[in-house]
Amino acid sequence: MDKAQTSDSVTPQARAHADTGTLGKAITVLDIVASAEEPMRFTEILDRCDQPRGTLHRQLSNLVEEGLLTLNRDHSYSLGLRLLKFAAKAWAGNKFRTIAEPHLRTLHEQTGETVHLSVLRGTEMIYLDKVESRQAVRMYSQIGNASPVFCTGVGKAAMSALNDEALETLIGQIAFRRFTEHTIVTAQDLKAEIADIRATGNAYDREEHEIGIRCVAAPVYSADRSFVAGLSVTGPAYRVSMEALQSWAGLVREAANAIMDDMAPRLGPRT
Amino acid sequence: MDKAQTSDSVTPQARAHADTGTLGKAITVLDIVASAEEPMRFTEILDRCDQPRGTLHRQLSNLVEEGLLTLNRDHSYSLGLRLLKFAAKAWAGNKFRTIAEPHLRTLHEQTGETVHLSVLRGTEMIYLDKVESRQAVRMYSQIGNASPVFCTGVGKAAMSALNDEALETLIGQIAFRRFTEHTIVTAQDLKAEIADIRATGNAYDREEHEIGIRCVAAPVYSADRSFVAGLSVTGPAYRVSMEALQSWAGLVREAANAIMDDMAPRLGPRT
DNA sequence: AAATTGTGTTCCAAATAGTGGAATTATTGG
DNA sequence: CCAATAATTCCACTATTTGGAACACAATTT
Repeated sequence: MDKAQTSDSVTPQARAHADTGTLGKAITVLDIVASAEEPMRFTEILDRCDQPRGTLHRQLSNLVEEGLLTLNRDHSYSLGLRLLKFAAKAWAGNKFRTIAEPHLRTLHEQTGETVHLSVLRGTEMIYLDKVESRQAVRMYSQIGNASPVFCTGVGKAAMSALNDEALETLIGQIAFRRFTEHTIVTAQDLKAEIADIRATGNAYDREEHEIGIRCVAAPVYSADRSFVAGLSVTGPAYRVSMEALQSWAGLVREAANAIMDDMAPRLGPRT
Repeated sequence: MDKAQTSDSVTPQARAHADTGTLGKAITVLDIVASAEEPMRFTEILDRCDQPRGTLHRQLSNLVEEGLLTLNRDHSYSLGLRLLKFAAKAWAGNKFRTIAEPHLRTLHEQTGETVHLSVLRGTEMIYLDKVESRQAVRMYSQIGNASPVFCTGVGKAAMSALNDEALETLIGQIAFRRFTEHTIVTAQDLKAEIADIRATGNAYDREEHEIGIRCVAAPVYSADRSFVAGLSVTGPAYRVSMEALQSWAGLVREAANAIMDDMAPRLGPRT
């Protein structure tokens, strides 16, 4: 069941991590709890991390004490509310998001469809912001959510901004998985696709992640590619044809470029 | 803008914390960075935590490595995006919020005004959820934000659910601060107010936190008070009179009770 | 251009905090 | 109620963190 959300594309080789010592171990534990859909009990966690009982118990206690985890009355552990507070600050204080926001609005006004901003982290794209006319339901439930790089418009756009070496490494880490009949599931196809995106400056999601959902995207990145993100316009297939998306491609690129220009003093000039 | 959020009531006294060892120190550093509005530079952080240069440097490096902090190109540190991912999971997986959600909707339909759900953490109330008709702007910018216990409806409602000892302790930790001319700024007045709330089951915010904003609230809590929250209906003073709020008081209490009943199997029966 | 100051980064012996096996105490369920 | 399982505590051992001081690097100033 935990598989479904894949999120992690779970550390292929358990924590290739550089040495982050005690903190790293604690965060690994946090991650284990985060990766489950339901609250986990002590032994479940114990099974998934190779640490002795005593050690794990102390780590959990510390995490609970710090508010990063919550110990429920049935002895199960869930993520703690302190994380919400940290995240709210991280989001509100994020300069990239702040700078990008007005451009998202403009793009939304121009197209009338939902605009997304996501940033690359590992093999995932993290939703940073979203503008849509009708927020039918719980929009904020999206912020912070992760989706795979290889089958989203923002993800493919982001990859197109990487240099060959970084791209190669990233693709090597991807755990491909078929979401729909259109999902790209081989490294080879993905590379071909990215070559196209580099040539045109736009990535498309042709119902690759979810049937009925399409998007056009463009990359947003810093000069040294230490920061790579994607901007997209998304819509339901019944309302948004591929032609419509193509007609917006230029607008998306322009918005992405405008964001990069605004960011220049902070991230260094584009290209 | 994000004005009102003010969050802080910044750590009144540096860490009374029980011993959480290395993790605790790392989180303290995170907290320092989180408490600043702008990204902080190394020496700024150094000034605010009593740790030697070398130690702090390693801690920061570890936090960056783990994605909990971001090191900007100008050597300033901001909160990392990994926090967003954790928080999204924490929010989505939060059983209390999930259970409460339908009741918030009901309450919103009954009153037509904004409904808030916040949970007590230390001397702050953390926004967990919100339902409003017109989400004029950036509603999710609120989720996770913290506001003071002593001058919000949800905060006072939550306090009314604490036993005398816990209440006394909490009040002792509050750093009172005047937000408006109506803000309660003494422990004595606050205690009197809470006695009223206990008697009636409802707390009111009479423009105590922000001029022009009023609310009615009721407490939501577990039997052992290990979990204490507040539910409120909030509206602008020009549209919502105190009489209107009073007429909703019963509805708010009912909704709060309904949430507690739904939670019973998980948190233990109410009272 | 050389010197100065203010930052950020690295090193390593000493001290401290984390480790992990085994014993103890709760919880669950038959 | 007792057996079985899960959670928690304990403590001698050791790996990790510590923190002072030395090293780099920029941006100023002389």
